[in-house]
Amino acid sequence: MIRSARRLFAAHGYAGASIAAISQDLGLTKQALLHHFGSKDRLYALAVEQTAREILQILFDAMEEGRPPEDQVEAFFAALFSHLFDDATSAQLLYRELTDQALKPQERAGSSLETVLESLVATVQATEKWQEAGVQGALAVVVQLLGAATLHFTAQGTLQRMFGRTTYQGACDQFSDVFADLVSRTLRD
Amino acid sequence: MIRSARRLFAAHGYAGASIAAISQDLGLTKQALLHHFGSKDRLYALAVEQTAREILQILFDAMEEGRPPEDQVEAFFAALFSHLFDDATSAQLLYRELTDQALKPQERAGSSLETVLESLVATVQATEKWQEAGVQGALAVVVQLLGAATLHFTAQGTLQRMFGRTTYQGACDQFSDVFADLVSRTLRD
DNA sequence: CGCTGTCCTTACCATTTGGTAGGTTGTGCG
DNA sequence: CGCACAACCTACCAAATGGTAAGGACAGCG
Repeated sequence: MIRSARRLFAAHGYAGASIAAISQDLGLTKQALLHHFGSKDRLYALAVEQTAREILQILFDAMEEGRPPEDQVEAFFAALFSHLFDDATSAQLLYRELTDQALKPQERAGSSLETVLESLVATVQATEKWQEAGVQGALAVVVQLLGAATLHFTAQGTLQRMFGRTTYQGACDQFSDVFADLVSRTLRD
Repeated sequence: MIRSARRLFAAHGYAGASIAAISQDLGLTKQALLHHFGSKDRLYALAVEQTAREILQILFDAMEEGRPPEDQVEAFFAALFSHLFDDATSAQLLYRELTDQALKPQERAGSSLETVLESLVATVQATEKWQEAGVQGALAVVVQLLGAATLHFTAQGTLQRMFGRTTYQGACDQFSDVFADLVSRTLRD
C-alpha cells in the first residue's frame, strides 16, 4: 500500500495525487485507505518518512567509524546513487517534500530527512578541505552534491521525452562516473 | 498577472495552485483570470514559457561567438545563478515543469525549455573534455550541473527552516563560489 | 454458538475544483 | 449620442476532493 502511495505521490506530488487515485491503483476503494491510515496527511507522512529512512540507512552504512570523512561522504553518494538508480521514485518523493513542504510541522520534527541532511553537513564539515568553511560552507557543498545527484532522476520523464529513451539510458551509464568524479573533486583538492 | 501566477505555480505546483487562489492573490475573481487566459492550462503554459524564455535569453547572452565553449557554459551558469538568486521562483517553476510534465504535449513542442537544454548539451559537447563523450555524456554533465545549481533555490523554504535563516544566508554566499568552482572543474581537466 | 475486532464496502457530506452563461460597467470612437 | 468592445462581476454547474457514518463479511476465540 505505502509502496503504491509512494509511487503516486512521487509522480504527481501531494496535491496532485488523490487518495481515490491511489486506492484505485491498488484495486480498493478510498475508504479502505482511510481506514488504514486515517487521513491523506498521515499516509503521505508515512510514505515520506519510510523513504527518508531508507536513505538514512544508506547513510549509516556509509559512516563506518575510523574512515576519513571524505571516504564516508563518497561512499554515501555512491550508495545513494545506485539506490536511486533502482528506485527513482525515492528521489522524486523526497525532492517534492523538500520543495512543497507538504508535511505538517509536527510530523516534520525530527524526521529522517532532517537527520540525513544534518549528518551529511556534519561529515562534510569534518573533511580537511571544508572544515574551515563552517556550517554554511558545508551546507552549500551538501546541497550542491545532492542537487547534482538527483535532478537526473526527478526529471526522468522529461529527459526521456526530449532526448529519446536510448540517449537517456546512455546518459545514465555515464552519469555514474561523472558524478563520482564530481564528488571526489568537490571533497578533496 | 502572470507574475502572480508564476509565484503561486512555483510555490505549490500546477495541481496545488488553483486559479481561485491566484485570482484572490490579485484581488480579482477567478472569472477575470479565465477571461484573460481562457483556461488554467493556458495560464500555466504562459507562465512556464515566459520563465523559460528568460533563461533562454541568459543563454543567448552567454553564447557570444568566438569564445571557447567552456567559457560560454561557464558564463551561462554564472549568469543563471545570479538570475536565480534574484528570482528563485524561476528555478522552482521550471523544476516543477521538469518533474510534473503538466504542460500539454502541443504546448511543449519547441518550447524555450527544450531549446535551453538542447543548446546547452550541444555546447558542452563542443568542449575539449567532453567532445568524445557523445550526446549522452554531454547530457549527463548538463543535468548534473543544472541540478547542482538549482536544488539550492528550489528547496529554499525547507533549508531555511531546518538550518535557520542566517545559516542559510551564509550558505548562499558561499554557494556561488563553490558552484563556479564546480562548473569549471567539470568542464576542464 | 456468540462475541469482538479487522478489513472493506456502499452511501453520504460539505467543500473545492475548473469552467460556462449572462449581465454590468466603463472606455474609446464614429 | 450610439455602438462596440474589453474588463470584470454574480450566478451557476458537474465533477472531484478529503472525510464521516454505518454496516456487511469474516476470522479468531471463549
